[in-house]
Amino acid sequence: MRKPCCDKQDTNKGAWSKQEDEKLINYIRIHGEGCWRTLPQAAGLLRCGKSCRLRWINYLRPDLKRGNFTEDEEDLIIKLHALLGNRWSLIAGRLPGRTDNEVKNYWNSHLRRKLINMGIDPNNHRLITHNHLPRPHDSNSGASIISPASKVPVTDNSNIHPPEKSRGDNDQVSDAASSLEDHQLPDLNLDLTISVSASTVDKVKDDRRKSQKQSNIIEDP
DNA sequence: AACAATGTCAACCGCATATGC
DNA sequence: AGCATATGCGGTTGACATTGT
Repeated sequence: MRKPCCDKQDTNKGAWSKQEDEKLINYIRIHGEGCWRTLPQAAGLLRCGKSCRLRWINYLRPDLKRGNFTEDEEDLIIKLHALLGNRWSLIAGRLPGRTDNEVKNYWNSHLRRKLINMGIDPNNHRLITHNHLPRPHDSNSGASIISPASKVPVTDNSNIHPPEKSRGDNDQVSDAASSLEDHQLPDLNLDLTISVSASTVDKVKDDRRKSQKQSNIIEDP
């Protein structure tokens, strides 16, 4: 049995106080990132290492770009999601100053709905067929039509891929990407070269290759 | 003004993967 | 090679804010 990442009895939970933030910032300023397990004690924080890491990465890092997402960023997230699926850290890696948590939250609260309103299934970026469209008076139509990404997508081929939860495999990626390959959307410009640098596109392609390779290894050991 | 419904986002949890021994 | 531990990731939760009735 795995040991818990920290002694839960002695750790604070919930929102961070200003003092805690300052302690964490000061410690990392002096000692740098890393060694999250020992950091809380060294920094005098009653938090677990994971919590410190999350706080730093998602909120305290000096290079974070806070505030609203620009249209370009929105566009890029949608395109990258079509390519990569729910791999938020990879997507965030292409958006300077944005974190995976931020991108994920923004996707779930804004972009998913935006795509649904455009008649696009946010899970696979296909056009929602007529019988899948939300009913006008259905109050939580979004949730009822589109299942969360981790669950079985409500698509015609949903029974082909079992709702297997395994990291490193490529269900989301291959599903979303393959669906795009044979089902181009007229209003979803997937030419990443327009708003994304060539190196970024190369990196995305490279990641996809790696993912493909990895899933092949898993499927065919 | 009061309450309910809904939206947003920071933080937590559990698992997978990476790394070191 | 196999185990133990640390780190990273994605899904989910819950508190707070906002909007509607």
